[in-house]
Amino acid sequence: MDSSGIAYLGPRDFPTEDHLLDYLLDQHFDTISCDVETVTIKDRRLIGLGIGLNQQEAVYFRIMPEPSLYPNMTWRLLDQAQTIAGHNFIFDATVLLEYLNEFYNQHPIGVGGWHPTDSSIPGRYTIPPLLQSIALKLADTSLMGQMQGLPSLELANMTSRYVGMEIQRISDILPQRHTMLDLPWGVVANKCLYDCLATNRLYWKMEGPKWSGSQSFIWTHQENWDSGFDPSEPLTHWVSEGILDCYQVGIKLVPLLLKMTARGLGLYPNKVEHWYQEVSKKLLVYSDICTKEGFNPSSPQQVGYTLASRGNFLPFTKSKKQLKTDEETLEELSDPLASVILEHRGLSKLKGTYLAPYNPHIELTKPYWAHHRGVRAYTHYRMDLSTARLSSYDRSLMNIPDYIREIFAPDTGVWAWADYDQIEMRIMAQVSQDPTMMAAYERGEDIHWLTQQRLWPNSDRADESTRLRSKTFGFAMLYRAQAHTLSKHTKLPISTCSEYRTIWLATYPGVDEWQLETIADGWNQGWTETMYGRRCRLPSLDIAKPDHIEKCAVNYPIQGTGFDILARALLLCDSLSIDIALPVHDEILADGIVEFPRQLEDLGRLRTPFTQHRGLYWK
DNA sequence: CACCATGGCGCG
DNA sequence: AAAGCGCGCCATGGTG
Repeated sequence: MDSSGIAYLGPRDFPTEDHLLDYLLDQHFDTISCDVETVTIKDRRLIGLGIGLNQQEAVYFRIMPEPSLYPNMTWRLLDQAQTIAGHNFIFDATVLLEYLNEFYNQHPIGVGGWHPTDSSIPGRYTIPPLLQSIALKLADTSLMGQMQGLPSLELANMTSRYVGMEIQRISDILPQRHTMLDLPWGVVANKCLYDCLATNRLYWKMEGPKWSGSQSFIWTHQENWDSGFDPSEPLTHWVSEGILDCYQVGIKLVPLLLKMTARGLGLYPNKVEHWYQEVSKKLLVYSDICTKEGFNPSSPQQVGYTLASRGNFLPFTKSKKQLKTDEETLEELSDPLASVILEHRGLSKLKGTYLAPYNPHIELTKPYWAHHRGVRAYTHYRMDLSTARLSSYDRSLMNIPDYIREIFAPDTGVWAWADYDQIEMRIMAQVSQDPTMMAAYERGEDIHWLTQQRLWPNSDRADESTRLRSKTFGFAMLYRAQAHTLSKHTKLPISTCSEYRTIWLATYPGVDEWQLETIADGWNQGWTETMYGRRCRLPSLDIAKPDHIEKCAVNYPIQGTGFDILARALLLCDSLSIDIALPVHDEILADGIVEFPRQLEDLGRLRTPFTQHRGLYWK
């Protein structure tokens, strides 16, 4: 059925296309799976969409180069289903969001009366009703795997292990330096069809329907001796109530993440322009100096060579391929050229990373710079693989320097934001049940002052540098830093740090004990748990060193719990119609004169106080 | 030209 | 020899 752009995989024979369409129209497909194909992973233009009707049958609808003759059938199938299973559907949903936005922009009267610019408050966007309804009946096999801490989340690996089915990977069908558009559409369709079947089968294998309930359960799989059999993985998987709860939170997050992607952040165009001009002007001074010296300050290689030939001592980098020229090293040098280079670095980072993408007068160098430049800043969200924390990509908005945040403009005229106060230390107190730390937080005492008194008994509370060192100690010890690292951060001798490290661990013996136990758990299980009972997979020995794995073992429960709390906070805010513009790990930025609810402090087992701010500018 | 590794640095 | 975790993104420099 080449010309019509529709493909079927399954046991049935349809003499003509009309028979297939009749079949699709007549039958009810209750639990379907869905997968999109894009040009490449990076170029997320939609080229086709597959639907797994059940565990044996799937259909594919082409979008590019020519759309199929039956686009409405695609939406109909999605609409009539009760459950839609995806595999890492945040990605697919993002693709669909962009596709639908584009589609509606070209068709002034959108399907269902919806249009992206159709909103009473400027900048207050909603996601297309189609995506909204998909989100309400979404299941996600990748998220299931992540919450359980399964060893691999890749669709091909999971299907091979758990349902004994081998499917193609993109690299199997796509030669290097090619895109899906270079392949005959039938090849793409075929891959998509099998992916859909795989997702559907995985959903059932993992007891899909039980994931929307609250009763714990087990699912099992058989050894796949032909491939994918991992003797270290148990054949029985217990899904606890905690895992279920976290999974459901993850699913509910999907439409919210889409909404944030669709809304973006407003910009003050004149501020962007002004900053850009100022920074460019200053930059010129420094690059002139470097040009006269005959090197490019943006090249670490040239910087290293130039500084070394001027008689400076520079250590090698970790790989020993170049000389080390990072900030820490250059600060130690007395050569004035070193400060010139540092100034240049700071300014060019600012210009290239944080200003150029938002300045409409600058030539596009990255495709994702294109969206409404100078008017709004857009980004996309995903969950990180180890701890599930959110990350923002395609112009990340989660790493904007403090001092430049004034370029972002609230649509309502005022930003409101809430910061959790020392959330990771509080989580540490809770998971470790360390009596000293818990008592300090319960009484509302200052934990850094407590540390300071133990490490520097005669110090003054008002002494900022000692206080900063106490903070640094607490922060670094969250991850069981070695004396060497502590020394680097506090600029104290290693021997002193080693001594203080011992005192710190003795002050908080519960933390010491918990960290040792957690490391042991990590080795035994291959994962460690957040406060909510969610598992975080640890890196395996073939890709990470033992030491690193142990650091991860104590780090993930804390970072992961931080995400668990933030995710619930976001959902609570959203349910109260707070217009969330951007989450940043322990902070929520909202648009409008918002009063953040105090319930946000009681989402974990220990109170997590927050402070809130408002203003014309963020920060 | 597309793609990758490297060094460096922004955020939490 | 290596000595705190997670992430994204920039420019350079090298490859096929």
